[in-house]
Amino acid sequence: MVSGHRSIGDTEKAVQAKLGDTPIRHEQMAAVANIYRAAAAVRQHFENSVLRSAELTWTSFVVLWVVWIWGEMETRRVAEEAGISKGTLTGVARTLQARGLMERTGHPADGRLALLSLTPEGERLMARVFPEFNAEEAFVTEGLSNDESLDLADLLRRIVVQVETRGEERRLELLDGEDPRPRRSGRRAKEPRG
Amino acid sequence: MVSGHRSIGDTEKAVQAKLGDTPIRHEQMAAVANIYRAAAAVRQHFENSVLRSAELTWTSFVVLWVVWIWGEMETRRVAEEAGISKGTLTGVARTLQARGLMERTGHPADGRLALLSLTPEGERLMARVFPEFNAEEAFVTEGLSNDESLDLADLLRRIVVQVETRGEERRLELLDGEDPRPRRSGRRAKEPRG
DNA sequence: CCTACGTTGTTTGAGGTCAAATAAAATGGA
DNA sequence: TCCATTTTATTTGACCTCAAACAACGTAGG
Repeated sequence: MVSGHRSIGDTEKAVQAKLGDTPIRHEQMAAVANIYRAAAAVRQHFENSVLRSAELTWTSFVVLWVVWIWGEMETRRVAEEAGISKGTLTGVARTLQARGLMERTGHPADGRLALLSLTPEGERLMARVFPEFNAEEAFVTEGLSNDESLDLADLLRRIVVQVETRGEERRLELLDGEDPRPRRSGRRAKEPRG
Repeated sequence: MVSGHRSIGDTEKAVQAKLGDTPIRHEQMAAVANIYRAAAAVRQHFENSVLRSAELTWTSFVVLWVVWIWGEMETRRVAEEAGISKGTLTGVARTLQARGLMERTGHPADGRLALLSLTPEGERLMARVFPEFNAEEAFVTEGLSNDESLDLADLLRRIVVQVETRGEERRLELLDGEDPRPRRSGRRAKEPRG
């Protein structure tokens, strides 16, 4: 396929044509656009190489990885570390259990909590797959020096910190007192009888 | 919420504990991990601020954006520019049409092609939403200087180029002659009668 | 013509995605 | 002991996701 993307220059010109007078923050636009494009490209490469041979999706791999590294863990923390919602984790954990890679046990002291851990088969899989995964991490960043990879990680981390520390505040500010629109999708309230 | 993530240092230690002797490329691991984390954080912020008020998902916004900037376009090119598969585009375009934001016409000369364009309502929506979107791009990169944003865009672009130019070759190499496993999900062949 | 073959958009199926609603359990007062 | 509140995981519903199969159309060679 090798990229049919428009060049950044072309895009900039087209945006200016569309928005003539309105001022645009170009550097920031380029940064955000490329974060998403890179994440998608990388994810796709992994899903079609290492992960395909292990029959894992990116998300199921991440969940497995978190539990593999940290050991038995409460589900809320797994979701947090994996960067997915707890609702998503419920489903992902279910498919991993069905494949015999993960186990779910109730918390002995607190009945609300659930604990996840890997089965021996899950452990074996991760011991095999993780080195291959890391080799692909090296592949996709092949064009960067070690220092550049660290710079990249640092710049991205600063964005994550910004969103996580100031994001909520910002979102409230933008609403300016108004009620947030409900999400288009999602569960509806049980309509009151009467 | 403000991040319950483990520090990178903690993670590194846990990984070493798990893989003692196996050598790991740490810088590359950090870079890839942060690309994905940043992409997810940014996407979520956008979906819960600008996009929520316009009732758009990230993907539907990107599709709208592409057609807005470039004008009437063949669907294959829209999918390409938006970075989604043509199958996904079919669905997204359908919901955008249903909302009256987009139109679909057949190609006058080639019956296989379909063209997408914005309705006047779609145009109005984008003219309103895009400046707000760009303001959030500025917000999430607030911790970076203009030059750092450009550096970031450049580093990410080099990863995209690497994956797009060498990815396929690499995936074939990894298979080493073997047939790729079919994806776990996806359409099954109609089973032959007999 | 016709018949491969190539190219395009759509369908399919398994699965991931979120926020909000909900259920189940714990906690802390009165 | 209740009962309201808080905290947790699950369910729900609309949507996105991909690759592979497929159908519809175009094209080039006989």
